[in-house]
Amino acid sequence: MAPKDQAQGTENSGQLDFPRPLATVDVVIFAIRNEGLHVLLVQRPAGAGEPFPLSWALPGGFVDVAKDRDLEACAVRKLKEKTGVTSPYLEQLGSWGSAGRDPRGWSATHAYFALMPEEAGRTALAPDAQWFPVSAGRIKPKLAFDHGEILTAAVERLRNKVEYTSLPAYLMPAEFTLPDLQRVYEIVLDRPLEKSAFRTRILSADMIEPIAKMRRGPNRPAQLYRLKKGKEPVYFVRTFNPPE
Amino acid sequence: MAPKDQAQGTENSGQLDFPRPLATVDVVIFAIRNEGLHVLLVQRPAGAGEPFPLSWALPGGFVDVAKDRDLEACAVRKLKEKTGVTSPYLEQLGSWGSAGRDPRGWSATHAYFALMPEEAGRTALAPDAQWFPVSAGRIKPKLAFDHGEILTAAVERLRNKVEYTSLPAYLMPAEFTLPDLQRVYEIVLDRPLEKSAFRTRILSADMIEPIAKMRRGPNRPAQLYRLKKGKEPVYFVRTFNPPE
DNA sequence: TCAATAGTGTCTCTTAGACACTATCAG
DNA sequence: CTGATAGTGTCTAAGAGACACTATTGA
Repeated sequence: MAPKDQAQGTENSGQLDFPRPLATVDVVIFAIRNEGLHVLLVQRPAGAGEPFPLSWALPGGFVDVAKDRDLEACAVRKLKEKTGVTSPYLEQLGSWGSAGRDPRGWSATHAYFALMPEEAGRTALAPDAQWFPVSAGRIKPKLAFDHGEILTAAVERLRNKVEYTSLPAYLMPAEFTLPDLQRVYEIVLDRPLEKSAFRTRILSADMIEPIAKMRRGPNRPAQLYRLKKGKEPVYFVRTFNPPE
Repeated sequence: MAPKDQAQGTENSGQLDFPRPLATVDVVIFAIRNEGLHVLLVQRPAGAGEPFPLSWALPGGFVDVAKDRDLEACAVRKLKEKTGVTSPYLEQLGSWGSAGRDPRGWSATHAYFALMPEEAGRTALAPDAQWFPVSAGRIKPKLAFDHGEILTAAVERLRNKVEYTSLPAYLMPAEFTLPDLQRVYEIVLDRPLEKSAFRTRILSADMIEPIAKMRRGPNRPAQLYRLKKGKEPVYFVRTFNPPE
């Protein structure tokens, strides 16, 4: 039986006994690990009837209408289950739904993407979870379902937004220097940025504040900063000018 | 019964007999009509068991797992049913899902937003559909479900993107002048733009081309343009500088 | 002629890019 | 001292804002 259109019904379209798609939530979790962008994946179980057994996939799962108040709560729950942390940054990425993406039937997933510092992803990682480096917007193993496509979209979104926002701040540890932050921008954008322009932009954005400590090393010490409390991301009115 | 997590299952998580949320698609359809931003709404039916009877709502309805190949196809179908046209521009806006947004149960909607020229929205409008002016990002009647919130998000997204993209081109008729286009930018942004900078930006974006015709009136004729074939939206590297 | 709108040119200001320069540490 | 990295200053180029100026029509 096909669903009635919500607004057509002269008949009783309050009837709800038609097939419903499966509803899932998946989270693309990013962190910087040894100078590279990484994403957290989980290995699919091997049980009978399981689609894509032992393939790597984005952390996620079915919406639980009893446990989850709303979609974001569901995403937070998945994140917490896999990493033990609630990410400092979580944004909706989009939804993917079609007849064929899951062999178990018509399904739609609500995808989120999360940013966290490396330190956060180390403590309580689930046993089936593992960090994978992202190179050229892709991952080495072929992912389950359409998760490769979702990951590509997430990387693209992240790259785009890094051009004109302060998102990389959420990938930083609690205390960091300006050169640290610039390195993270450069890792995500995969191109060098000009130091002077970078510093001017970041410092005039009023997003970080210096703390009374320096990072000392074999050379000139660097001022340490932390994120300001009001932690909404900052939007710049220009992008970093693209090369060529 | 609660759904098993996709990736936890040592037991058989291939079991699918747990409650599923309702899945719908809603479309926010924008057009410019007499110098103002308008959105297309449909009136909800009055039948027994219908939520929000006779309230105005975004056009949309349940995903039909038999008819709809994927979410976008479902959105295109809704759009066609209500306007008779397939919009020149359709973009996913996001998804809203929670236990309480629909009195019939846990539901999630996949929201899209569409842009079309005024002319398109005149021919085959559904009898229950009507254009409403958007003022200050809101609509006069209180909308059904959480559609007011979705509409607000759509207007905000549109305003943001108009600052740095060529999206308003999709609100224009087939032939238009540069002052026409500027007026549409100004309507959406709700502030005047500077003529000279506007023309420079649009003309250097290589998105429109002059045709061999002028718009004649009681004053100096204006060059008519049309959208170039390759109709992807253009992204500028700067926003129009915000006031103050 | 004038009113009205289309379209151009000229100046200033902001900010990115390039790049040289100074500053401060360990050894 | 040297090497290394942090941080600043100076010049140029691009594009926006402001605004004056010219251009082309109908009446």
